[in-house]
Amino acid sequence: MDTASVDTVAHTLPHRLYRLLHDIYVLLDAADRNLLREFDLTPSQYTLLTLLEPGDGQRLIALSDRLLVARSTITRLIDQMEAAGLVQRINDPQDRRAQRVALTAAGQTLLRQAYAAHEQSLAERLNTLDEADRQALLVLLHKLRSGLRGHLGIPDTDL
Amino acid sequence: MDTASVDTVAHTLPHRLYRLLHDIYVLLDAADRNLLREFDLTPSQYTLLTLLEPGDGQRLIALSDRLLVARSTITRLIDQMEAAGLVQRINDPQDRRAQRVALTAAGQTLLRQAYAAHEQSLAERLNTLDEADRQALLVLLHKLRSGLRGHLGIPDTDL
DNA sequence: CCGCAATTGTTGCAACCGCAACAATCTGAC
DNA sequence: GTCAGATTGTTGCGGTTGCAACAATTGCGG
Repeated sequence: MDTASVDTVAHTLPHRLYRLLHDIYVLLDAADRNLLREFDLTPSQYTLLTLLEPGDGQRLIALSDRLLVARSTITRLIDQMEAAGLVQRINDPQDRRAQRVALTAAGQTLLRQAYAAHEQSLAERLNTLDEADRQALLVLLHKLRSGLRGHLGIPDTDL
Repeated sequence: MDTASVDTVAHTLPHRLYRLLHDIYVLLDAADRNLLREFDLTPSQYTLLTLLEPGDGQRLIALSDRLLVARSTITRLIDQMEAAGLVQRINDPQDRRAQRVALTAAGQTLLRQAYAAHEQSLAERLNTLDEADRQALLVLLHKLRSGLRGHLGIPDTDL
């Protein structure tokens, strides 16, 4: 059954890995978008939320560095979520240019709910992999991310 | 060194896999965007190109199904690339609603060049993984993609 | 045949995002 | 202390994409 069709273009191993990673991202994202709609969150907003905490907050620039998106994108995402009451901006006492973003109580609540739903959905979607597979995949992906970050000169935080 | 900081939120294995896949996609995409700019291609256009061939072409809807993007997105991508002379639309003789998209000679040439450059860059970026790692990753990702497609009721083509 | 639902592709619209320009503030060299 | 350059965040702009509405065509049930 593996010999069903012969590609006219024989793809190399790196390209096949690339395409798989691409496809998987798209598949995950499509399902997430659906799931998160129930919580009035886009995947971007959700990803951002999972990086925030109630305490004294994080700088916008730290978030844009972490997610590799433009600073303006973070500004607008925070604008939306602040308007929705999920996060709050706090002026940084040490640096009057900077602002710190923290979860509000409502933000914590919503994140907890969305996270739980996402977690359950994710566990289901990953159920084609058994525990050993998941562990092995975790190790390999971790190695890959570190390498990719190295190539771009990005510090390899574990978060 | 692994005990550097303790997360206030302990993430589960599925979520850590999810975040890794997300990060890796973003890292790959950022570098690709840079690389492909040299060929006047966006990552979307490049991905679409790699699915096309010179022959009698593919239906637009097959492409949108394959990439999980809206039909309108394919329409516009093809518009651009047709204007650039990389692809051509061919009326389907069997179905007057449908159109088929095929690579032009110029499209083939550009794709070959971009593919070679992408391939080399990719091989470099993946060099933190040795051959055994890459093979193992290929198998795991393949399994994962099949599973994800199954969950969404999408036929699991190997392309 | 007829007609109605489904399919294929396009267009308008709104949301999203990266890039460049900008204002406010900080840092460091002198 | 002061000034030039770097840093932080915001805004305007253009390009991209998903969604809904639409026209043209097909195909199926009667």
